Amino acid sequence: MGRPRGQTRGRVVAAALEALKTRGYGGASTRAIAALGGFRPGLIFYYFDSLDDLLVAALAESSGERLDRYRAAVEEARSPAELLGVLRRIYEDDVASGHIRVVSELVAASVANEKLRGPVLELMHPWLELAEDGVRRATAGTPLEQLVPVPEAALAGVTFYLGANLLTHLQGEFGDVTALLELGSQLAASFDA
Amino acid sequence: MGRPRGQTRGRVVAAALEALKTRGYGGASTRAIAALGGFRPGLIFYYFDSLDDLLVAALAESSGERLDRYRAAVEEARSPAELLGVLRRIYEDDVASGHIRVVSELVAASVANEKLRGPVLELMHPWLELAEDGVRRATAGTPLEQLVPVPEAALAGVTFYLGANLLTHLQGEFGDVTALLELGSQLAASFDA
Amino acid sequence: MGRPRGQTRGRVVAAALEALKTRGYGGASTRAIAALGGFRPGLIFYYFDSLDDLLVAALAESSGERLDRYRAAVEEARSPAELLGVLRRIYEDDVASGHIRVVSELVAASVANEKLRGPVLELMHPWLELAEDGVRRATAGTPLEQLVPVPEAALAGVTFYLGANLLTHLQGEFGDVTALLELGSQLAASFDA
Amino acid sequence: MGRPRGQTRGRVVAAALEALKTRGYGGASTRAIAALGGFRPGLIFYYFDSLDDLLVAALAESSGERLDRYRAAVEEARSPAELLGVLRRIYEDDVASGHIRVVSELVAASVANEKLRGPVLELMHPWLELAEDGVRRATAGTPLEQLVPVPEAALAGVTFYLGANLLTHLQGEFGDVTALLELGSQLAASFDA
DNA sequence: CATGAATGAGCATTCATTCAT
DNA sequence: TATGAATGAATGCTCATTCAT
Repeated sequence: MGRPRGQTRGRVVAAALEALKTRGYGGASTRAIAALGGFRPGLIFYYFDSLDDLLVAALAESSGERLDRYRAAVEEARSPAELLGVLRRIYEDDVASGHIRVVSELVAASVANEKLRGPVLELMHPWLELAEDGVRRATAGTPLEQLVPVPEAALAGVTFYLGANLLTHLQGEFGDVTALLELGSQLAASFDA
Repeated sequence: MGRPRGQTRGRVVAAALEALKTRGYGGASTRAIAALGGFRPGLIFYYFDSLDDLLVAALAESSGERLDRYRAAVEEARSPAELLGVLRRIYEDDVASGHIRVVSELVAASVANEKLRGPVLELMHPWLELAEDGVRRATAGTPLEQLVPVPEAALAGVTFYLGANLLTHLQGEFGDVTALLELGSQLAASFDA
Repeated sequence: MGRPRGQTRGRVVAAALEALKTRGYGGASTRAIAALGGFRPGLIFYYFDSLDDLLVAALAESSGERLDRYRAAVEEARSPAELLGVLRRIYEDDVASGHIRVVSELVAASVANEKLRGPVLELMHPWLELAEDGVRRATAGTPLEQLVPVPEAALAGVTFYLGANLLTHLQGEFGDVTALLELGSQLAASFDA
Repeated sequence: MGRPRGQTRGRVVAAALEALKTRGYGGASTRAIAALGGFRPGLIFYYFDSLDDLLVAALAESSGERLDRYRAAVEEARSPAELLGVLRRIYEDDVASGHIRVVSELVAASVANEKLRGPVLELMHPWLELAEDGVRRATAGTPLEQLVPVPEAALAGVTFYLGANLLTHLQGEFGDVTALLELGSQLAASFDA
């Protein structure tokens, strides 16, 4: 309808992201997304071959934007304590923005949905690399450099982050993941000394 | 029809467990469960008010049985290294038996499905207690006793375990969670000394 | 709802047959069939795995019933002229009952729809056998017995019948297939003499 | 944009023909045609009022071109045997070029689709005339001239041809239509003598 | 002349659930 | 206790068509 080129595609992705955040993977149906975005379900298939394709595109966008933002922060971490501090801020950001749910939902969904598995896995790659970079910087020049193998430590961090994502939604009495990260940060600081 | 009381209910729960293990939450439909168990979908609603109720019951059974089995192992852990070793064996067991998928799937599903949230949360409680017990025993009489607060350490363990559950299904290049736990165990042992 | 066993399945097949007759393959949608039969579309999938399965079942029923009826007639044909007469009566019957459209539609549809191809082909088999039987009887003890190879003549008959089926629906100025068969019958009679 | 007049329309028709040949009537959707032709679906509606209009135009083109080509051949047939030989070559040509499918598909589709009926019927007219011409020439000056009424014989030929078109796609064990025509040709030759 | 965007109606299929028997 | 039948709502997706540009 004469709307600027490519802008509508963005509206579709945005609506999908919104649906993922507020209704989860199971609730991100074509009709729900369309209702949120103010267009008809058919439009989704004008831009994407399948609903899953759109959902992955939404995760990719969310992921890419955050990755850029967080990389700068990670590059400044000079000790394990600082790195854990960064991780805590990332986590808080993700909770506040709702992006954490997008990740949780799609990672969880890709367990059951084979078609999602590949793309979701691929989107996790840069995060693992960022984690490795963070570990490398944080341990550089410290005795930990010899003790802790970088890839494993990074994987441990990502694993923990994924678990935290899930717990965040269940919450209840399971206290605060933030508190956990804060504690870790303090512990690390005391080890430094 | 003269079948011993409660035996059929057990068959239904067993079929649901099997469906969760092999097809995930999304694939555990009434039809799928009924087909696996050799009965008609309607039977499910004779014993349970809803499909989710049955699924939670299946998780409960799986959870309870494993809890009993693992408690004995945890009670023998006398150091962080030993505790991590126990955690590794638990993890390996759960992967082999498929129970890990049941947990992953239902925890993930309960993110989106509010009705699942309460019951699933409740089923995690005893695990957290077990984790706390483990931490308490493993740090008793060591300098860690002062440094590490029990509830937080236990929560960290459970969080990590949940993340590991998810990663297990995505795997791909994301290495081996087992190797991660093994490494942790070795690190802890070197700290002991 | 307590309706006698198997009766409802029959209602579904009957509705599908009716839809095929009055709306053709393209119009025999689940909704159209359900509306004709007075049930909900979902019921179709209680009895059949797919819509095509139902449609093939409908053709099979229609085909089987007519086959039985026509076999007796064919067995009495003692000359080519009589055989063509039988063919004419079969054709008239099929046009009147609407079965001719069911055949045309599904044969035509199976050109484009691979899944239909196998089953439809299989349903044509007994017809070819019936045709061969007819040719054998009609030429037995006549000079034609040496001239006309049975399988080819039978195939020619079936081929012609399929073409006639199509033309019947287009009709228009293309005269009457019945007249054609009548003419053939007379020609054959004059050859006899 | 400076493209010669009418050339694009030709591209659209050609793409439709291609779609009919390779995907059949059911697969000749606007999207499929547009993809084959390298243009957007909307373009179809610049040149044609509806998809069916385009499809009929494609059949008309295919039909007209072949009609011209075949007329010369028919005019040389001087006996029933020769006429059947010509029919066999026509059939082989149509199978090889894929035109046979275009005819089959649209004739079959016009059974269900009323809007197609008229135009498709009209396109069959010249073929019937050609058939009548062939019969007239082939029987001229032979005893058959008295026995066989031209219009009926021509209609029989067209009817058989349509049936053969359908069978060609189902094939399977249903032998070779070509062999059938060959046999007819030989039989006719023996009658000549 | 041709496009990109958008629609609205339709499609087959799956689902949890109900209920008379 | 267990079944077979049936429902109603939802699902992802495809379609021909329209139209401003």
